Amino acid sequence: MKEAVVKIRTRYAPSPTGKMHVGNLRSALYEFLIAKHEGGSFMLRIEDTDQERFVEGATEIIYRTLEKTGLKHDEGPDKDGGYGPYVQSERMKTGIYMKYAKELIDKGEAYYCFCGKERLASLKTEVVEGKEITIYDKHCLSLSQEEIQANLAAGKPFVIRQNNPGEGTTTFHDELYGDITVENAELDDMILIKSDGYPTYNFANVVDDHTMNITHVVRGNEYLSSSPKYVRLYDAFGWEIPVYVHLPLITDENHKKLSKRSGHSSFEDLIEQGFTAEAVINYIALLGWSPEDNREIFTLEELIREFDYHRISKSPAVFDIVKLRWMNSEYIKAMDFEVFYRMAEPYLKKALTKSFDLRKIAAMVKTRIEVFPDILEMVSFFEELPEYDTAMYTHKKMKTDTASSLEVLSEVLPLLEKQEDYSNDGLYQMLVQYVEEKGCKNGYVMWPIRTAVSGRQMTPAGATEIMEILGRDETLRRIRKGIEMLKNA
RNA sequence: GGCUGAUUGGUCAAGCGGUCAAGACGCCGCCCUCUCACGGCGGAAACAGGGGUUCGAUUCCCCUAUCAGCUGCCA
Repeated sequence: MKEAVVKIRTRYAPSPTGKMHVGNLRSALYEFLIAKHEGGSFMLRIEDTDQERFVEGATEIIYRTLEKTGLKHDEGPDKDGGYGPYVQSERMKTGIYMKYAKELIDKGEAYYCFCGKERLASLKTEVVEGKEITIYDKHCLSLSQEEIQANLAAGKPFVIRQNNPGEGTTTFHDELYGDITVENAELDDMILIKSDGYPTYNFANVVDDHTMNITHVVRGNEYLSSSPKYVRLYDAFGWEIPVYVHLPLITDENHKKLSKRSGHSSFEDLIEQGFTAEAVINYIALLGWSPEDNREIFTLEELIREFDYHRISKSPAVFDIVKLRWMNSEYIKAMDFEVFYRMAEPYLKKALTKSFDLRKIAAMVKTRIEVFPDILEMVSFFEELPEYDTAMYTHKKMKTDTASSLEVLSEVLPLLEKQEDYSNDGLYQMLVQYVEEKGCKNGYVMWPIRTAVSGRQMTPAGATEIMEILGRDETLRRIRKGIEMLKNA
C-alpha cells in the first residue's frame, strides 16, 4: 500500500571526463523515460570523484546535451530538490562518505588498509591479455587495533576496503537479467575510500543513491558483475535495495565498446555532422528497446508514454550510423518548411554566393538529403557549372547519345533564346510542345538539357526547374557551352 | 585465466511451446518520373552447434563455441 505511493526517482550520474557518448546519452534517456513514464523525477548527479580524469568544461557539455535533447532534470546541481549537494566532490566535504565508511568498519564490514603500492605490486599473480590480475590478500584485515591506531596517528596513508566473506554466495536481482548469484570468494575487497580521501565510484554510488532516495538504479551492463558487492553494502547498512535495471551495451560495427575515437560516437559530433537532436534521441531509444507495435518514429513525449522498461533487450546493439541517417532523413522530410529552411540556410549560403532563390532550392533538396551537410555537394552546380564529360549525354534509357544531344540542344537553343517566360511552368510548356512536334519522349530532350545545364549525372530537380533557378542568361550560356563541347567530341 | 552476461538475416528487432519465424535500415528488381530522390510494389537474406524435456522446441534445461563486460586508489 505504502509502496504504491512512492514516486520513482532515477538519476543520471555521469563523470565529467569529456564528451558525451551515445551510450551515456542512452543511459540518461532511459533513466529519464523510466521516471517520466510513471510521473517520477529524474535527477542529475555529477560524479567527480576521480580528480585525475576530470576534464574542464565537461560538466557544461553535460548540461548542454541534456538541454538540447529535452532530457530535463528535476533536480541537480543547478536545481536543488532538497537532496543536495548534487556534486560528489561537494558531498565529500560534508564528510558523508567517511562517516558511512566508518560505520562499516564498526560493523566489521570494512577495514583500514595501509598497504603501499610496492606491497600491492608484489601481489600480482598473473598477466592476462596485458592486464595484471591482482587479488588483495586481506593482509590488513588482521591488523590489531593498536597497530591501526598507531598507523593512523603516524599519518600513514590508508584506504578503506570492503570486507567480503570468503564463503557463501550473494544474489541480487535485476529487472532484466533476473537473479544473479556469485560466490563470495570471487568478490575482492574493493576500495571504498581512496587514499586521497575521495570515495570510489562503487561506494559513493551506494551512499548517494540511498541518501538521495533513488528508487531505480539504471546503469550500464558493465556493472552487472560487480552488483553483488553493492548489494552486500546495502545489506551491511541495512538499507533497502533499489530496483536494478542494467542496460545492454552499445557497440561499434566491430562489436567493440564505443570509443571516443570512433568519430561518430559523441552526441556533439553527431550534431556537428548534421543530425538533429530529435532523430538521435529517437534512434538511440530504439537501440535496446522496442515498442509493442512496429512504430519507429517517436517524439520524446511519445516515448515517455510508450516506454516500458521491461521491454528493454538484454543483448548488445551495434550503433548503425546508416540507419541513423535514414531516420534523420525522415525527420527532415516531416519538418515544417520554415524550420527546415532555417536549418538549411547556413549550408545553402555556404555553397551559393550568387543570388539564387534559396527557398526554392531548399524545397528541392528537402526530400533528398539525410543530413544537412549533404546540401553542399548537392547544390554546388548552381554556383558553377562543373567540369563534365560528354559521355554523360549518352543515356541508354533515354535513348540519347552525343549526336542526338547535339541535335536537340541546337534546335532548342533558339527556342530558349526566344523564350521570355523562364518560370518552370513556362519552360516546361514550351519544351513539351517541342517534344510533341518532334514526336519523341520527354527524356529524349530533357536529358541533354539537364546535362548541359547542370553538368551532373544526378540533380535535385528537373531540367526546367534548374533553368528557372539559373535564369535566362546563365541557362543560355550553359546550353551553348554544351553545344560547343558536343561539336568537339 | 576466473567470474558474470549475451547469442533470431549484414544491422536494429518482434517472438515469451504449435507462426509458411513479423517489421525497419541497407541491398537488388519493377513502377512512377524532365535525371536522382520521394512514394508504391516485390525479392534475396536469420533462430551459433550438440544433447536433453515434451506429442511438439527459436521459445524450457544442460554442455560446447563465439562475443562482450568485470577482474583499477576509473567510472
